[in-house]
Amino acid sequence: MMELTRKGEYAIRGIIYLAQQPPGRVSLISEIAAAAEVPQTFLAKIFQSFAKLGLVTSSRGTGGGFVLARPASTITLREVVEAVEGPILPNRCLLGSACDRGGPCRVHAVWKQVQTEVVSILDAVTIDTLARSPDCKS
Amino acid sequence: MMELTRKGEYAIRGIIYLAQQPPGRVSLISEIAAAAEVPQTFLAKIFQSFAKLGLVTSSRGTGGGFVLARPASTITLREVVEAVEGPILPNRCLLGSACDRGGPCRVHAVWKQVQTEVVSILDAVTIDTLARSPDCKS
DNA sequence: ATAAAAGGGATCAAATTGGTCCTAAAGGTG
DNA sequence: CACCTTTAGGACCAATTTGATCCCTTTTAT
Repeated sequence: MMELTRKGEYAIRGIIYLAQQPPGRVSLISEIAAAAEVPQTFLAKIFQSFAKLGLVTSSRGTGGGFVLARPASTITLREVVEAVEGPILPNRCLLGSACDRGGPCRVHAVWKQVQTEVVSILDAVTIDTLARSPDCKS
Repeated sequence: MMELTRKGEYAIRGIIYLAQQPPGRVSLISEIAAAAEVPQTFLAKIFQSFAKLGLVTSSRGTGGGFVLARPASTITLREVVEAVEGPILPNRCLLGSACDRGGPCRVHAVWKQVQTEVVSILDAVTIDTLARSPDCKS
């Protein structure tokens, strides 16, 4: 339950790669895809979402590619995940103000708490932190 | 992201209904389904899972049906959700001890933290609590 | 025996996931 | 301008998961 999809996984790998490049360095989607070992066309879609949300800046044509739009230390894991997976939402009932049945509404507060906790954990992690952390060996 | 499925929602509604019955009272799946407003055949599958895991006791034939196998105060929301949705697992990489790539591994600790937090929240809520809480009006 | 119930397998449609492909648009370069 | 490079965006598609339904079997009380 609550599993991150490939899309989310790819998104994280891709943006971490960008964050590891020298500041201002433009990366091609083909380069990022190869480095992150992600299907290129799929990653292209993911980076389109990033660009729309202003996480990265894209430029076309020769010399074009992607750069982080903001310092990696100001981009949180939550932003990246939500960019491609949508909002952290443990239950649909968190959308409307009221639940339409008596039943699930009892659990409303619990889901709200889960949502708040997860958001807070993911917001506390920046892409910069992830990019600088060492590879896992164990 | 991280959404509970219908199955999980139905599971919660169904077992809350059981918990609201007088202790020892046997409920038919048809009765539970009607009360919880859940498709009966679907709910039957859900309660099969409950029975296998020992959350409820089932008996067949005339007078048969379902009863909670343990006091509602000892059944946690986590157990119910995991019974039908599988373990709380924000990322596949939490299964193996090591991640097979360098990339996602950096995030490993974060997902572990999410898992721990969510499990702890859901474990703190019992079906008894949910069954006794008032309907939501707002 | 028979009726009443859950158990369990097979099946199925719809939605979501995980992609691919193609054309268009934008930006450099000779 | 013509041409190449690179992202943008839409259409499309296969595999998987979700959300069920159906049917037959097994168990149990009467």
